[in-house]
Amino acid sequence: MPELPEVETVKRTLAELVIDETIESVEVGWPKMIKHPDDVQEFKIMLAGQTIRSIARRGKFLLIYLDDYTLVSHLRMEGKYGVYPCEEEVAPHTHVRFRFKSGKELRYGDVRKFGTMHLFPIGTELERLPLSQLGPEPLTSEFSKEDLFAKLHRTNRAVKSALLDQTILVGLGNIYVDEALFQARIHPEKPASNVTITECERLYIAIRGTLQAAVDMGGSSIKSYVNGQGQMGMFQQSLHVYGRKGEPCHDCDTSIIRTVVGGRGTHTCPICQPS
DNA sequence: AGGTACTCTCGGACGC
DNA sequence: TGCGTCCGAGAGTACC
Repeated sequence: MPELPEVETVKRTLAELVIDETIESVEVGWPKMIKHPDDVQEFKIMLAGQTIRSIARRGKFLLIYLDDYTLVSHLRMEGKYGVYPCEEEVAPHTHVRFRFKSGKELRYGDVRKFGTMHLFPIGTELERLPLSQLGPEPLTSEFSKEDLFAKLHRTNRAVKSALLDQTILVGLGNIYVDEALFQARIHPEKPASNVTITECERLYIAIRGTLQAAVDMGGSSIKSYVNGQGQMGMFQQSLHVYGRKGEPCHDCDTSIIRTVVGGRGTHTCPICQPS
């Protein structure tokens, strides 16, 4: 389940493999995942002859910068990239193949077919959906506890639901939101408007600390996540609540419980995070 | 008008 | 064996 740390890891590992590669042709096995342009033929024509210049990340989106276009890619649940020799056997669930002039190719695989790709003229991508409405990057100075508090204060939704809203801040998904709320000792169902300044300061530190620690460990390998070089992350060993239903809390030994908040599976310690 | 909730996408995993 | 249900990020839509 790629969240910010996993996408950041994919960005770093993939950059080493594809920068300066020139695309000869593109094969798309599942046209529905190409959301822009509307016509997949146009997508292929635009990409032919383009050289990959750099790779960036915005929230959970991977941005692949070419000469004239930016490819905006979201891996959703199980999307993964890999670079292979063109002649190597193609794994099942491979939906897009970017063939390079070098004889290698970048492959995108996605069992659930939930991932998306948008291709925009370079420089226009931040003004267009899906990037135009995104909130601040939590690991940069554009993210402040004052801004977080102000945004939480004006909504009555459960704080967990608010933190998953990518217009409030980017990068948190179901794993890291549960971890951050545990570290901040806040119950996920608490109305966001009731989060105090003190709690918000703890939350701000917890969000940044959790995400940075996960980035440093190459992300969490839950289900099938691997980075752009096929390696697994290590942060799943450091998780305190996510996926630990029935296991003892690392702080107080109480069993971690699983509930549903805003339709999402939610992991909490009933003692450390009282409602 | 703007905030919020619901719907849709998809296929593997799981339970009966 | 087979069928139904669940999961989940973000866009689109409906509703108050």
